[in-house]
Amino acid sequence: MIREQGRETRRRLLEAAVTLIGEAGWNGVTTRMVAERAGVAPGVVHYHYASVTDLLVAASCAFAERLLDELARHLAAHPDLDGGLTWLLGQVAAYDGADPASLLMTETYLAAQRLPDLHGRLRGTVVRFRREVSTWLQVVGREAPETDAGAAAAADARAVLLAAVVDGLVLQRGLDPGVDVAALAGPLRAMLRGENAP
Amino acid sequence: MIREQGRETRRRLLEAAVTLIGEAGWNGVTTRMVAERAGVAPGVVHYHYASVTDLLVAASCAFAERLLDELARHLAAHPDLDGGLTWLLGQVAAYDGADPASLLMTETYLAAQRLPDLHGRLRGTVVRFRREVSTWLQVVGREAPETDAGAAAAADARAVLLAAVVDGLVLQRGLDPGVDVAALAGPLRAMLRGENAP
Amino acid sequence: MIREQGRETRRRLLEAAVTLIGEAGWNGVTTRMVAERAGVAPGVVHYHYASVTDLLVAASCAFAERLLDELARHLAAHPDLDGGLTWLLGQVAAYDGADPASLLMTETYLAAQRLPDLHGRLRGTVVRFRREVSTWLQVVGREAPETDAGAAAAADARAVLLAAVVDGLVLQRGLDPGVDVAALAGPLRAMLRGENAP
Amino acid sequence: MIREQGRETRRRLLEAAVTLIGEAGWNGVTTRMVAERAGVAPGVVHYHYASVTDLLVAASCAFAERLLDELARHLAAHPDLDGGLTWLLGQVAAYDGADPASLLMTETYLAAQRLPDLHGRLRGTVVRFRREVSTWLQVVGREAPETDAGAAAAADARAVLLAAVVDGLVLQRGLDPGVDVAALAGPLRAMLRGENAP
DNA sequence: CATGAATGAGTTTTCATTCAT
DNA sequence: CATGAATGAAAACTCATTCAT
Repeated sequence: MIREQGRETRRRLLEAAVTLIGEAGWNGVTTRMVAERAGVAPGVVHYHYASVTDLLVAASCAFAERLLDELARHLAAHPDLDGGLTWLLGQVAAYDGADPASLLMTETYLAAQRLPDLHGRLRGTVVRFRREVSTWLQVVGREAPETDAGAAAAADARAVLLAAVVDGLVLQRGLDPGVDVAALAGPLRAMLRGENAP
Repeated sequence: MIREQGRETRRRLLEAAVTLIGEAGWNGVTTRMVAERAGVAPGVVHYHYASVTDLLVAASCAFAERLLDELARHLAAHPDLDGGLTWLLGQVAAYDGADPASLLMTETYLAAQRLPDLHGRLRGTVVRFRREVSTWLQVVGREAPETDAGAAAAADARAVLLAAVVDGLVLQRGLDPGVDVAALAGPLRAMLRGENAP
Repeated sequence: MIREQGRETRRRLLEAAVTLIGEAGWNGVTTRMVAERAGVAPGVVHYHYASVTDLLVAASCAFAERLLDELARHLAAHPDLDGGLTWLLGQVAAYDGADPASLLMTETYLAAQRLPDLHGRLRGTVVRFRREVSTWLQVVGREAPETDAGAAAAADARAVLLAAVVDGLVLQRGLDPGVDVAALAGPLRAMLRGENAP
Repeated sequence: MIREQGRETRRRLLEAAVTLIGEAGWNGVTTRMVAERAGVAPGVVHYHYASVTDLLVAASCAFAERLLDELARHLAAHPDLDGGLTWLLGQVAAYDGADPASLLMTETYLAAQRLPDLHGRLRGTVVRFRREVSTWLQVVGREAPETDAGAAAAADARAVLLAAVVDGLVLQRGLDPGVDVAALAGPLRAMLRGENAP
C-alpha cells in the first residue's frame, strides 16, 4: 500500500522533529536537519507538511500530550498522596532540565506564545492535565474536610501549583542540576495537603 | 565627550534587545531589528558588540539580574512570610505570562542551555536569588524550631520551590491567563512554613 | 470503455487549464492546481500530457480557436457593417479585461513569443480570423468602389485594425473598466467604411 | 559618497529588470538573473528591494511612464493629424511585437491584473496618455464642428481607440510580423477625423 | 488508467557580518 | 564613532517530473 508508506514517513518526520526541537531549539530546526534525521530527501518535509512550523507544531503537540497524559495517568494510579508525590519527584529527578524532553516542553510553551494554533492545542492538553491532577488530589486528600465546592477549588489551586512546580523545576535544574529534588518532598507534601486552607 | 555617546548608544542597544527578545523571541531578533528599534544604523550593532548573540547575552543577563535582585530585595524587606508572599503573588499576577518580561526570562533560560557563557552568568544570578530567598525564609520562619543546619537546608529547599513556582506560573499563565493567582496563597504558605518538615 | 474515461479526463484537464491560466497566469499554473481543479490525482497530468506546458498549449490553443472562430462566424452572419460592429462592441463590453477569457487570450499571445509551437498554432488561428473578417468587410462594404485587388488590400488592413482594436480594448479595459465601449462605434464605423481610402 | 553608490546600483537593477522582463517574461525573471545582469551579488537585489516583484513593479512602471510620456509628447508636437499619425505608425513599425519593449508593455498590463499597486500606477500612466492624446486630437481636429463638450467626448473615444490600436498592433505583430503598418494610415485617419460622428 | 509518494533542482528570501567611506 | 552598502551562505519553500504500486 502506497498510503502506508506515507504514514510511516510522517511518523519518522514527527520523531525527528521531537528530537531536534530538544537538541537545537524550536527555531534551530531546519528542513534539512529534519530530512536528514528522518532519512528522507529534503523535499519530503514540505510534501507532507505545509511548513516546518506545521511539522513542529504537530510533533510537539503530540509529544506534550503523550507526556502529560502519561504523567497524569501514573499519578492517578497512586492511592495516596505521598506515594504519588514521591513517584512524581522521581520522574522530575530523572530529567536534568537539559535533556531533549525538558527542553522540548519549555520550547513548546514559548512557541505557543507566537502560534495561536499551538497555543490552543497545548492549552487544552495542560488544562486537562491539571484537571486530572486536581481530581486525584481530591481523591487522595481525605484530610481536607471542606465542602465539595471548596474542596474542588482548593484542589484546583494545588494542581496549578504542582504543574507550575514541575515546569519551574525543569528550568531551575537546567541552570543548576545540583538542585536536590528529594529534599522538596516535605514542603510539597505540606502544600498539597488540605490542612492549611486559605 | 565621544565616550559618552558610545555609552548611550550601547544603552539604547541593550534596551532594544531586551524589548525585542520578548517580542520576537531569542532567535527572532535580527541585527536590523535592534538597530531600527535603537534608532541607529545596522552597522552600529557590530561596532559595539562582536555579534548579535553577544548583545543578547549582555542584555538578557543585565535584565535578569536587575529583575531577580529587585525581587529578592523587596521580598527581604518584608518582615513576615505572609506579607512577602502576598506581595510576591501580586507581582506574579501583574504578569500574564505573555508580556515581554516573562517571555524574556523563559527565552533566556532556554538560550542558556546552548550558550555556556550565558548559562554561567544566569546560573549565578539565579543561585544568588535563591540564596537570598532562603535567608529571608529563615528569618521570617520563626516557627521552624530546627537546628541551624537543618533549618538552612529546609529553607534552601523551599527557596528552590518558590523560584520554581514563580517560573512555572509564568509558563502556566502564558498558556491559561485565567489561573487565579490569589487562590494560591494558602497552599504556598503551607509549603513555606516549617511545620511540615520531612 | 476505458478509452472513454481517458478522453473525459483529458477534457477535464483542458477545462481546468483554461480556467487557471486566466486566474493565475500562464506561469502560475501548477501541476497540482490543475489536478485539484480537474478532480484528479497530480500524477494524471503527466500521464496524459508530456509536460504542463504541453497541456497549457493544447488548452489555450483550443480555447483561442473556439473563441475567434465563433467571433468570426457571428460577425459574418451580419449582413451589414453597422449591425456587425454593434454586435462586436457588445461582445467587447461583456468582457471587462479582467475576466478569465480576456486574460487567457493575452497570456496566450505572450506565451506564444516563447513557445514556437504555440506561436505557429495561434498565428494560424489569428490569421484565419483576420481573413474571415476581411472577407466580411468586403461583402458588407458596398460603398468602396475600388478594384478587387485594392478592395481586398484595404479590407485586410481594416481587418488587422479591427483585430488590434479588440485585443487592445481588452488591455485598456483591464486597466480602466470605465472605458465607454458604446462611444467607440462612430469612429470605428468611419474606420471600417471605405470612403477614406489612403 | 556611499549614498551615491546605492543609487547607481538601484539604477542598474532597474535597467536589468526592464531588459529581463522583455526577455524572460514577468514570471521568468529570477533574483539571480537580475543580479548577474546588473553585475552585483544576488543578495543586493533584496537589499534594495523588498522582493523581486517590488523591483519589477518599480522597473516596469518607470519604463511604461517614460515610454508613454515620450509618445504623447512627440505626438503633441505635431501640428496636424496626418503628420502625427504617420509618425506614430512609424514608431509602431519600429517594434515587431517580439522586442523587449513591446513584450514589457504587455507583460506589465497582465501583471497589473494581479498586483493592485502596479494596477493603480499603470492605470494612472495610461489614463494620462489617453488624456494627452485626446487633447491633441481636439487641437488638430479643426474639422469637427461639434460643441466643446461633444468634441471632448468624441476626442476621448478616439484617444481610447488609438491607444487600443497601438497596444493591439503590438500583439498582432508579435504573432504575425508581416502586418503592413503603413497600410493602416488611411482607415486610422478616417477613424480619427471628426466627420463621421455617431 | 490512475494514484500519490518521493525526488531534487530551482526559487525567493533572510541575515549576520564585513568594510569602505 | 557611525554609516549603509554589499556579501554570501543558508534558510524555507515550490514544483515539474518520475515511478512503484
